[in-house]
Amino acid sequence: MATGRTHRPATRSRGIPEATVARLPLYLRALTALSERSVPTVSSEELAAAAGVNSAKLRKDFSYLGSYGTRGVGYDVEYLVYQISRELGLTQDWPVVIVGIGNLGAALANYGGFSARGFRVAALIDADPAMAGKPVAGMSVQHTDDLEKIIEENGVSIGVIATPAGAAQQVSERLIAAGVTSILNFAPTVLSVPEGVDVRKVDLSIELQILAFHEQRKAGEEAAAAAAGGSSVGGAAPAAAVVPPAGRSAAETRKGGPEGDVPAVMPA
Amino acid sequence: MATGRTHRPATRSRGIPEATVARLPLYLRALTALSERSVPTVSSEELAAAAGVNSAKLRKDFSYLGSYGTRGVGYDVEYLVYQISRELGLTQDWPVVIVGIGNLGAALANYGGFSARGFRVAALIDADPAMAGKPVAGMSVQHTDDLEKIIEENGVSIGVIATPAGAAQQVSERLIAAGVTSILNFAPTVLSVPEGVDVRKVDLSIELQILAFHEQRKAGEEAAAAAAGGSSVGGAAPAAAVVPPAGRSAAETRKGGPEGDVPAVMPA
DNA sequence: ATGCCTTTGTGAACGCGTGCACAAAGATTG
DNA sequence: CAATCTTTGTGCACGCGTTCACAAAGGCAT
Repeated sequence: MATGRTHRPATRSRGIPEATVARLPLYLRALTALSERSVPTVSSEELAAAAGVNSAKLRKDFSYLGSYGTRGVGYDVEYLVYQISRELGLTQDWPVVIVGIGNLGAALANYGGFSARGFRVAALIDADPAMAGKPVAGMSVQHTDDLEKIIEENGVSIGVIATPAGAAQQVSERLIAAGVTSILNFAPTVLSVPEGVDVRKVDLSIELQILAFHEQRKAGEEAAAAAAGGSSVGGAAPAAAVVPPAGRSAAETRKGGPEGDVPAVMPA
Repeated sequence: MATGRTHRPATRSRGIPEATVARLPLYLRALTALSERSVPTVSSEELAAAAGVNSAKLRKDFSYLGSYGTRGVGYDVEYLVYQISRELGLTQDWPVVIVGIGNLGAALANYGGFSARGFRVAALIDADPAMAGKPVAGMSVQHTDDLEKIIEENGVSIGVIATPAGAAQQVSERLIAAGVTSILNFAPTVLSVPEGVDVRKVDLSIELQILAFHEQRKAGEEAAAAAAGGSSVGGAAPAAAVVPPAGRSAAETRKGGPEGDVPAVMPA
């Protein structure tokens, strides 16, 4: 999953826990699939299975929205789709801008799921003058100079940043100054934003590193279990050889490399 | 952030909490930046600011790895870079395969941050015969038929799925059967995998929906505050008009659309 | 060598999220 | 109309994660 929100840590919005909000899109997707198959009702058990969560958790989540179920029957699919859509604010149109039209930015621009969810790509913006005017995903890329104008004229409140890390903070500041209050950040940097602005971060590199950690642990446990049948279950004796603690300079290895300077994908 | 892990819910690995593991890459990035600037030591306060977290949290996180700091001074940057890299398993080479070379898959293949972190793209795989042999990011795309062979020959244990949702489950099963034990899933589906396999999910659509929720709440509060100076602070009276509860069919609106059938980006 | 000052490492309290288990509610059947 | 059966909604307990606050530890200046 894309990771972590910044700001508004414990501020339960209208009493709906953040963890629940994060699951609503999951339920919505499962419900939409059911709706397409014209299934009239679902039990919490079925829906929970489809969404990959615990049924008790699902019921508790729905209880925050109100009591939309019928005991002995389940939930009305259509009604629930509407209620969750409304709760998530998907019944209205959300114009978004994508800043940084590199590999990733272009890929995002082509994302079909945008319009299906009430999100409309209002503009594609890039700092490279050579990109300006170029067609991407059926739109013409615009230059960063016009960023403020674009935001204001389209009433954009959600911005997507897919620029290199070095540009992200500045871009976010311009977006926010122009009126944007929610940012989806693909650049591998920590954005510092004023209170009241929501930032969500998506970072491929971090996800892979987390997987690598678990992978290493699994390999270590396996090796330990295979070697000694004993009781030493800890993370001792990893399978692969590790570089000695002092015989290596991180600066040497990484200096000047692509280190953290690009988002999850190389921009142009 | 990319969202949520599946499986191994409470299984603290070697005593390191999952939440801590998720932050280690963040620290590592900040430390690497310091290393490049040849900064010898950092205090928890400084590093925490750079990583965007609480300093107490950072110290506690590091305490799980052992005591690598010096009281009164701080942490040795180089040493800490090494320790975290080792803990995350980045001192070894991790071959990965990317399955589904559409817009997103291609963008991922071009991601420079892979190699910088010890991840090596071993192969690009697509089900479309027309894609086979085509060069993407300097590699030749291979056909799904050879998936098992590729996995085994390269000793791949981490797979990235960037296929349409419909293909994701089947792809994951083939990957797992061939030996993959960690999956990064960009397809908007819940993967069901056997125990011992780690799955992390990245879903652009979900991130945007979460932002929309907060955006709507902010707009509602603002409107409520502006209208009545009273005490009705709840989510009453959202700014935009909402469609009436019964006068709308979700199936009608979404039927046959790009609904959840593609990952965060349209594959070819 | 001694005292001061900085910063770590952690004990303890608190709050959120999760999951169990069950009573209440409603449908359904005879 | 009554009995039964299904499924919701939730009270409760538990565990993880976060944060505060402070004692211990080490460097540094005198």
